[in-house]
Amino acid sequence: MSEEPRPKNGDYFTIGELAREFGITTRTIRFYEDQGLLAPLREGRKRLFRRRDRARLKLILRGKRLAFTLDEIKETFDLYDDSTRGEEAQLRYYLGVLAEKRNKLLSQRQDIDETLAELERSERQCLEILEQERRQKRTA
Amino acid sequence: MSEEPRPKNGDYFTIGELAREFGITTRTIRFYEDQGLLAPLREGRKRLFRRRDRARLKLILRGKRLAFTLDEIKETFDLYDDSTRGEEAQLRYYLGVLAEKRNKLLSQRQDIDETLAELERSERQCLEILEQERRQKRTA
DNA sequence: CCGGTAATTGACGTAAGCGTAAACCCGAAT
DNA sequence: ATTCGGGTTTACGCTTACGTCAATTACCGG
Repeated sequence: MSEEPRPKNGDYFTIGELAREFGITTRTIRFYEDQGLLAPLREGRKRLFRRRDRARLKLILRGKRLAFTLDEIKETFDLYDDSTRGEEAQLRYYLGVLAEKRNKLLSQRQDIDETLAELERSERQCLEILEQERRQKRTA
Repeated sequence: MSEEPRPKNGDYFTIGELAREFGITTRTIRFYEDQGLLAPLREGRKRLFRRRDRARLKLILRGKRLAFTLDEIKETFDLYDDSTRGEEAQLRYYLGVLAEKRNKLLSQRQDIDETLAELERSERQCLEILEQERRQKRTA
C-alpha cells in the first residue's frame, strides 16, 4: 500500500506542510478557507488540518486542473455534505447534477483524446523532417 | 461525412455567425483577436473569417475547456506556425514541448477518470438510498 | 534574552477574461 | 426618410484567484 503522509506534529498538518506538499502557497490555502472550501480546526489562531482537510485540498486542486471554478468545487462539496440525508427530491436533484457532471467530464475526455491525436500527428511530422535531414547529411 | 458549416455570405463568416455557432459573444471573439489568437481578413473595417479562422476559434475553445490559458493556446499556435521550417534545434525543442503537453493531457485524463469513478460511487449510493425508501413505503 | 522560523490577520495590487455601455457607420426593409 | 439589424472602435468595469507587503504573535534553540 502507498505511504499516506501522516501529520508530523501529532495528528494535524500545519498550513506550511500542506503548502509544501502540494506546491502551493499558504496564501492560497487561506484563500480557499476564506471561500468556504476548507474548514480546518483551530488551536488559538493556528490552523490545524486533519487528514480530511488534506483530502479536500487534494480534491480542490484536482478540480482546478479540470477547469472547475472554486465555486463549482464548493458546490460539489456542499452537495456531498448533505447528500446523506435522504429527502427524495434532494436525491433526484442530486442525481441530475451528477449526470451533468459526468457528461461534462466525458466530453472533456474527448477533447483530450482529440488533442492527443493531433499532438501525435505533429510529432510524427516532426520526426519525419528530422529523419529527412539526417538522410541529407549522409548523402552530403 | 459531416456537414461542415459553410460561410453563408460568399466565402467568409461574419463575427456574428461564429458567435452564434459557438455560443460566445462577439466581444469574446474580438478579444481573442486582440490577444493575437485570431487574424481574420478585413473588408474595410469589417472582419472576414475564413474557415481556417473558424478552425482556430474551435481550437481556442477546446483549449479553454481543457484549462489552458489564452497565452498557452497562443503559444501552441505560434509553435505550429513555424514548425515547418526545419531547423534541427527548433524541431528538438518542439518535440520537447509536445511531450510536455502530452504528459499534462494524460494526467488530466487520469484526473477525469478518478473523478468519474467517484461520481459513479456517489450515484450508486444515491440510488441505494432511494431504493431503501421505496421499500419502506411498500411496507408502510 | 535574542534571533530565526512559521504562523496570524488585514489590506491593497494584479493578471486574465471578458461584460457593458457609448457612439458611430452602413445597407436593407418599411 | 427613418428605422432596424448588423457591424465597428474606445474605454471603463468587474470577477476570479490569488500575490504581496505589513504588522503582529508565538515557539524554539543557543
